[in-house]
Amino acid sequence: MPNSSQSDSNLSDTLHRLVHVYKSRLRAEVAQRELGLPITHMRALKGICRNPHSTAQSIAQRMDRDKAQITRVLKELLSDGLIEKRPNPDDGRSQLLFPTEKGSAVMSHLLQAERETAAAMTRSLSAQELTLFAELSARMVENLSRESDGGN
Amino acid sequence: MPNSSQSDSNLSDTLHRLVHVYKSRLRAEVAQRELGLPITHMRALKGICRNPHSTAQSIAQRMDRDKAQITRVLKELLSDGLIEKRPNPDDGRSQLLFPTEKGSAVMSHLLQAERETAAAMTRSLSAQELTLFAELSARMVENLSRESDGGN
DNA sequence: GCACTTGGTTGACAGCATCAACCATATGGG
DNA sequence: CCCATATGGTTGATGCTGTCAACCAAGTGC
Repeated sequence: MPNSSQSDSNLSDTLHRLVHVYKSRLRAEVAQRELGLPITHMRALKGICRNPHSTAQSIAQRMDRDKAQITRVLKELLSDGLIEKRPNPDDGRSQLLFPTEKGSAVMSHLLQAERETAAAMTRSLSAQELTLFAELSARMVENLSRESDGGN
Repeated sequence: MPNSSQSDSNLSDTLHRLVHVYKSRLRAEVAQRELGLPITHMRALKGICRNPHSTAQSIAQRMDRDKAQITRVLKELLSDGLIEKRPNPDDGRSQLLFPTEKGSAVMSHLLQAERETAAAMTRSLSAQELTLFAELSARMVENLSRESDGGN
C-alpha cells in the first residue's frame, strides 16, 4: 500500500482525493440509511428546506449549477414526493418550492448522514483548524468565481 | 441576485463549490491550449510521467480510482499516442507504462495549465496558508481513507 | 404590438464512478 | 504436475453529473 503522504505537494491531487473520498463516504452513509438520494438531490433538497421561497433559479444560483441540471433534480424530488411546487404569485413563469413532510423527514436523516461524514473526516482537526480550512476554501472559491462571473 | 458570498460556511457545500469552480477553470485552461484531455486523463498521464514504472494497478491505487476506469483512461491515452505499454519483465499479466515524446510534451502544457489555475485560485493566499490548506486536506483524506481502522 | 429578457424544460452528449463478470497469468499446496 | 485461489487487467452495464443548445412561456420596456 502506498503511504498516504506520498505523491503530492500538489494541490490539485489533494483536492481530487479529498472530494472523492468525501463523496464516497457520504454516499455510503446515505445508502446505509436507505435514503435513495444522490448527492446533488440531497443538496438541492437541503437548499429548499433551508430557504423558504426557493425557485429553481435560486437553487441553481446557490448551488452554482446549470439550470438544466436543476430542473431534472427537482423533477425527481417532486416525483419522489419530497418537495412540492406552488405557483409564484409574483411571477407566472416560476414556481415556489417547498419540502413536503416526507421531504423534511428525509432531510433530517440526510443531515445526520452529512454530520457523521463530516465528523469522521475532520476528527483529527481542531475547531480552529476547521474554521480556517473553511475560510481558506471560501477565499479560493471567491478567487475563481469573481472573474468569470457566473453566466447562467 | 448574484450574491456569491455564501451565508453558511458548511463544509460540504464549500467543498462542492470549490471543486466545481476549480475543475471548470482547469478545463477551460486546458481547452484554451487545445489539449483535448479530460481531467482524469490528465491526472493519469501526470502519474505516469512522474513515476517511472507505473502499471495500471499502481496508477489506480495512486489515484484511488476504480481499475475499470483506469483501464479506459489508459486505453485512450494510448490511442492518442501519449503513452506506451511495454511488457513487464516481472509479471506477464501487467505492462509498464511510459509517456511517449508527445505525451511528455503535452504534459508540460498541462502542468502549465494546472499551475495557472492553481495560481489564480490561490492568489489571495500566502504561501503559509497554502501549505496549511494542503496539510489539512491531507489529514482529512487520511481520516476517511483508512477504513474501519479504529485508531484515531 | 413588438423586441428583448428571464424562468424553466427538454434533448443530446461527454465525463466519471461503481459493480459484476470475465480472461490470463501468477502462486502455493497437495 | 494439478488444482484452487489470488491478482492484473478488460469489458459491459448503469447511474450520476456537467454542459451546451434549442425551445416555450411569461414578464418588461418601448
